[in-house]
Amino acid sequence: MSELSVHVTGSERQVAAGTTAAELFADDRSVVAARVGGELRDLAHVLADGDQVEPVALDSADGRSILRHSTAHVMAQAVQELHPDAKLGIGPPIENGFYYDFDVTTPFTPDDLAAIDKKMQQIVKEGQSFVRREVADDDARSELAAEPYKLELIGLKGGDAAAAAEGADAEVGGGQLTIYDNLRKDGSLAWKDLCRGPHLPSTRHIPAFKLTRSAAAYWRGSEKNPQLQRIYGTAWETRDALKAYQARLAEAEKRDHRRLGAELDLYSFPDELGSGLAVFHPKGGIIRRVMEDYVRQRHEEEGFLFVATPHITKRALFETSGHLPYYADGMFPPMEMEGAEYYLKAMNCPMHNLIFRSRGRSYRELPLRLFELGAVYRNEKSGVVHGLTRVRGLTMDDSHSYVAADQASDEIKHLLGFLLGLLKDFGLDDFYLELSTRDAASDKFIGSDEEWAVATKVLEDAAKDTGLELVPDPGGAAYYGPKISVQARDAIGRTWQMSTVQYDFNQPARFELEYQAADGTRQQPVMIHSAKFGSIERFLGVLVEHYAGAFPPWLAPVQVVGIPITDEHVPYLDQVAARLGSRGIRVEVDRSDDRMQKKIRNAQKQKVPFMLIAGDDDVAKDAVSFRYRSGEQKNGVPVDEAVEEIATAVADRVQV
RNA sequence: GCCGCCUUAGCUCAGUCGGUAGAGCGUCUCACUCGUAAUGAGAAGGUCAUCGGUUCGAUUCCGAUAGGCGGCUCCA
Repeated sequence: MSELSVHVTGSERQVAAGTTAAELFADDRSVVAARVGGELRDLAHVLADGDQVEPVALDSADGRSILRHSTAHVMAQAVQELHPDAKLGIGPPIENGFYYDFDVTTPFTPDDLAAIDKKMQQIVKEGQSFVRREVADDDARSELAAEPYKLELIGLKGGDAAAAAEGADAEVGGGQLTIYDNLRKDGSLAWKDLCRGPHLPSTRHIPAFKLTRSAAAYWRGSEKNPQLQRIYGTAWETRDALKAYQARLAEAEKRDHRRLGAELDLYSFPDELGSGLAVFHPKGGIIRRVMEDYVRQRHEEEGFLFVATPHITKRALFETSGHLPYYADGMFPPMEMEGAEYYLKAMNCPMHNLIFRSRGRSYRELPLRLFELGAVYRNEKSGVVHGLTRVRGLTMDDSHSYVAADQASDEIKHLLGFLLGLLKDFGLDDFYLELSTRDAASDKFIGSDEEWAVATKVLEDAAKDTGLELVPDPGGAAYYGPKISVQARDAIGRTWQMSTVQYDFNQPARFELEYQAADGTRQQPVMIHSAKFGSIERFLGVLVEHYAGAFPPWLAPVQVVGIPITDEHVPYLDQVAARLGSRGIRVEVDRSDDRMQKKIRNAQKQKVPFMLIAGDDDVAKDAVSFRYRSGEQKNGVPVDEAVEEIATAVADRVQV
């Protein structure tokens, strides 16, 4: 038998011809697939001379992805056994799990999911093997004649399958079609699916999975297409990993800013106001005010001029700006008055343009930076409104820098530095940038190819300058120009779009903005839109989740609670509170008739950063006893020192 | 906007196979004065989301509407 040589994770090995990856890694049970020449392959893959081979362990990113994909197949098999009429959509792995879409006459109920889950357990136990088989297109068509959606995918093959449907790539890939057969122990066919693979060797290699929910999803992601029923599930390399994932979900639920907003008495969403309209209670109002004070001060330091504009305007303004043709659907419908139509503003920029245009401008004034905390209203579709992160009434910390074209690059770099520093002050320090560009094929963007190219290049260079990861977002631009958005990761790894910087050459033209240049000519400025928080509401919501409600002292609505051991110590704590108050500290003394243990519990539940406890011992020494949120305590601290410690923590914006 | 699910006291939730309701927390009152996460007793509090239908009778069954939740689509 001839030998061939393969490179296994760098080192060379001689193996017999016909050796499979499975045989190569037979002594390591954690290996479920192989990467051969950079491509993921089944373990059954037969190696060729000179192959570079690496093992893929179940608990690696690739391994989990394969596990989830295989689990999706098991689910689809279970669904078709229980619901023979179900037609298959697509079933790719996703972050933390997988889904599979089905065309069924009636949506799945929770009972259906339980039954499917049970059937899946049987299939896993049965140990069906996944076997890859190459098929010609025509053969695939006849084999899958009963699966109209699969036939459609075959038709897309070679075209732009990946763009045609998220996940469709997993089914058909680029060239050779393959079908995976699920074979029972006796070799009989249990099920099959058009699939690119790779898969686990057998269903027995699925250690832990759980179906999580069902929901409708549009076929190939377009609302013009029929809705299929999607079942989501999760799968993990061990039962413990599954449990850890479920614990993470529970943790995320505890941090939900909608729940914490009620528990901490920060804000609410009264039905009377309408969907997506929040009211801020006194404690939420304090956080808002601190944020607003901060952002105003920072803009002042950065040379912004403060302006104010009304909430409504006649229709003509948004016709001039170009918003109406593109975004009328996203705006509240107009109100009629005195024969004119008035719109609630959905953005501030057109009004700032009017300020720029209110008199002649000189190049000496540039960059001219206008700033406003502007309330805007957007007609978000009913199904997308979500807590504070997607609302219909919001406040933007909106600024517009009017610059000469050759100043744009510096201004954008400056803005990026400014806003990253701002985010860091709020404790967000894990970011990446997204560069949203236009889709040249779409008619949703205005301006020439050349203008877009220039604007995109300026933004891209500035973004690269930050050294942060830059992710492309084709087609995500505003109609008037490309944008950079900052995506921040919160404490539990979720990402949120926060700040944006947009380059706009269109509105200056539409508003006929101009300034007189040094040579006496009239020139058109470029405007740079930027929002640092984005929306105060969303930013606040994200902060609540990031900190799980335990704000750093400078943001905490109540920074200190004084807790007397008995009622007699209240006057003493009142004095301590007065001293803190004179330093600008937000302090309350708990004079309720609860026992002190209960007061500690209450302050703890309200996530107050500092508890100052005082009894006879403390009074005697002109001291207080600290209790921190961690439960840590520090007794007999002289009042002067305590005041200093608290004031310093607030001033330094540290978390405690 | 689309699909599914949900809506009982301020909050979290029981419950009624159709005969108009209950707990814990919170609130209020009284007693207790206590050293690091829940003192005890008592009281108040609900047209069971809204509107309509079926029924002798609807919080319960049916329909519509509103709001919420989970996805999808969208997000200037």
